[in-house]
Amino acid sequence: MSTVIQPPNGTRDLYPIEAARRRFITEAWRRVSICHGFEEIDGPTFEHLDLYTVKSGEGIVSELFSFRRAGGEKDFALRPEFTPTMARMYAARAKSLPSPTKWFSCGPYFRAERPQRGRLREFLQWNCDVIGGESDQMLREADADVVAACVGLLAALGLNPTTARVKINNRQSMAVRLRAGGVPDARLPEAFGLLDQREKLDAREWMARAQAFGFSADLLAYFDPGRREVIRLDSDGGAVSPGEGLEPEYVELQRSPGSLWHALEERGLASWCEFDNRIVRGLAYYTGMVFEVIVDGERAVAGGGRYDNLIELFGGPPTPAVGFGMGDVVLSLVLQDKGLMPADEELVEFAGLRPDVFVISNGTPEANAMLGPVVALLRRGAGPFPAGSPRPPSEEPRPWAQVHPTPPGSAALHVRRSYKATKKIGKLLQEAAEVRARLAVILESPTEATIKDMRTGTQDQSRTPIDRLGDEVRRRLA
RNA sequence: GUGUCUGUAGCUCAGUUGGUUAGAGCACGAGGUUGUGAUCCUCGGGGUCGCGGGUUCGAGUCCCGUCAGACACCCCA
Repeated sequence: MSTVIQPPNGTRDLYPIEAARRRFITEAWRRVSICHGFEEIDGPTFEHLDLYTVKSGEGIVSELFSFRRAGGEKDFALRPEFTPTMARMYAARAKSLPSPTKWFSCGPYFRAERPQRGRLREFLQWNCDVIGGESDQMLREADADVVAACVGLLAALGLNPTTARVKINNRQSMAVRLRAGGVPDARLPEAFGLLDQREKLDAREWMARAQAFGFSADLLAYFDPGRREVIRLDSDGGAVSPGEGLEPEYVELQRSPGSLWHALEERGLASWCEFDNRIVRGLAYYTGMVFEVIVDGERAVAGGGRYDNLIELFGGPPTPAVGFGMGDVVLSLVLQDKGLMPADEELVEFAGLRPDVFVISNGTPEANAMLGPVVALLRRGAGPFPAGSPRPPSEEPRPWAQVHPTPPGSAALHVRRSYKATKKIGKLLQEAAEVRARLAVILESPTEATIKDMRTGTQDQSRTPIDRLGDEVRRRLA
């Protein structure tokens, strides 16, 4: 009796085309972050449970998958985020790392929450962080650099300043305002938590809570849920002089050299970005700039900010840092919403899944016998050595060294054959077309084959000797 | 942890006031044309109607429970 075991709630089975969609996203992440000067790192997918409770308290435990080995005494947890691991890794080598250090990672994360649209229990997340920096000027540059990487990804996938908005705020500026309104430093985190609730609660209820918290009349007026304060950075709205109304957020956003706004503008990001006083972010550890990428109809696509105390918290030297995370779940939904996810055929092309050659026998026993050997020959590679005489491994112990800058194994061809019982050439060519093979090779005899270019539909009039097949195939693919 | 909705073939779905052996399209597989990607034709594999109980002469259909999924709360690193 067999039992069907379903995948756990909130996980995904990825069949080939779905795996290709995922690669489309992860490769964009890698390409963009490398172009922006970040280096890829990764860490364990599970950590000591303490790593997470240190930062977030015991309350976090119910939100993550934790376990203890049978008979063991230590508690572990599947990583729900990368920041603690990253901070741990940075702290371990802080003294020998450059300042600033720019790291990125893309990997799976796990959270034990009820899944819903845009939120699963296992997902991928792209993290970019800039750790360190000596001057205020460098920190503003770092802030702008992470926003730039984030926007670079959005642009690379076809989003634009109309479909995706980067909403930026600053906790420091908010703190200035809160203090001026009588909120003591010790209660600032609580106040940020309250402000983060503003969009979720009914306006009246939120006002009641804000009053209960002790907000002054000024604060209540400024943070009134009905009052949006949004300033596009590419408009003149932000050009308020510091003397006027003394809005600390505006000071931060001045065009003056050294301001975040200036740094964003220098990077050509002004059209994507806007100041929005509603952006707070739920996390307690943000200390400066915070930002989110918003696409209408979905949850935040990405979010991050400056966290200058966190490296210290994980045992490193006091080090400023800024970063963001972007999950694959919401991003995928957004790409689908906007029609930006490539069609299946394009994905096959993109992911390199398109076969170079589809080998067909003409059905005679002699040709059938050649099918396996020819497939194997082409898979070993059609060059740079003469086809039909692949070099023995001993002659080239480092095969990748000769073909730089192409990656290892690139000389080999992607070759397929049919496993169907039919001998009909038409059916077999149909299969070749279905898998989007570039070329079809029809074996005619033990020594000859006909090449058909499936992309153009043209077929050779003359036959190609099998000992030249590799070269001929390679020539046509070039 | 709470609530709402949905479960019929691999997929998308029909299935009459409860009535004989539960259907279609697509997909998949085999075949038809003297060896060329389309269209077409024939055949085939497949379902304990999510699972369990109840009402009934009779349940895919009605009732209860349960499981799974989706969505929304809580939370959001």
